[in-house]
Amino acid sequence: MINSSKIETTPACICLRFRKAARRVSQIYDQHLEPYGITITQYGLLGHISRFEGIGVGALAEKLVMDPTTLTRNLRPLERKGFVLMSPDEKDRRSRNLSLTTSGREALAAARPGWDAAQEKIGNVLGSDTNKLMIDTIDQMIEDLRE
Amino acid sequence: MINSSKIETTPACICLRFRKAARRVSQIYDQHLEPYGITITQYGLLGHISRFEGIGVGALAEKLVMDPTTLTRNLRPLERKGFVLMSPDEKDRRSRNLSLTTSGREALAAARPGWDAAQEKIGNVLGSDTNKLMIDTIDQMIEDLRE
DNA sequence: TGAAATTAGATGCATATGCAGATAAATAGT
DNA sequence: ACTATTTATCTGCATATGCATCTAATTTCA
Repeated sequence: MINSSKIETTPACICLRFRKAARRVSQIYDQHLEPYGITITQYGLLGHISRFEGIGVGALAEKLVMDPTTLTRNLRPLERKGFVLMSPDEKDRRSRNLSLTTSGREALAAARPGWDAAQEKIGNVLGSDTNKLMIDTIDQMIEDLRE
Repeated sequence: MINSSKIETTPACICLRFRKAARRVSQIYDQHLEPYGITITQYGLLGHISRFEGIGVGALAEKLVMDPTTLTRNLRPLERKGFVLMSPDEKDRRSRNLSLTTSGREALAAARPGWDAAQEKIGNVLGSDTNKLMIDTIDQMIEDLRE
């Protein structure tokens, strides 16, 4: 008879896999970005704010699949560095419009070679087909988990 | 001519994908585990210590693809709850052997239905083939990135 | 054997993550 | 118009993450 209490669970845990992958890959991006003085979290925020100039905190948090309170705090270091502005919306003074300063745009552009190098390193390991498959699968999964 | 400065980077970033996936999937596991009073991080630690009774902090950190200092801190809540023991190794008194207490084993077993439910939810979204492919691909990637 | 180098783990610091609850502003209902 | 509800963001708390650095114990090797 099979003793189900002995079936090991953690080896099959998809959650721990994603967390491990996020840790390892983040370490590599952070190492490549370190000379430019920003983290991959910060690079991602600058990139998103650049793409969606004037977006509010809540809307950006949703795009990032991140709690709004986490985003609020993650924006602080970028504000202190003078890379990001949070200006109250004229029509809705609860909301804050995010935008890049000139030095924010410069920092994003300057760090690009570091991001490119990290991206290439992971791309080489996964192979371009698998890389694309992973991106598409994750996007689809997140879409399907939307509530 | 193509203006390469306009090519958007963040949409293609595999790192941000893994981080998003880890956030979203962790939220779901944490929600399912919340009634049992532990997080997916803690469930994973209990599961690993159960599998590798007596393992040291450094060796476990390597298995988890986690900085040893992070693991040290992540073990604190489990020590305080009385789920995990860190006993100095007899042969090397720098090293600490990790083991589960009886209540640690009970907590792990009790939380199993929450983990099962979360696992099933993600499995249903991905489909079993894709789920397996993701696990294998991530494991291979982490193996290839070992230095 | 005894000093130098290495190793295991812990601490200080900064950022990352999210829940519960607070505050302020806009909207809905009467 | 006035109250109640909803919405956008922020704060307090606890955990998660990793780098630089520290301490203590082991190992190397001259």
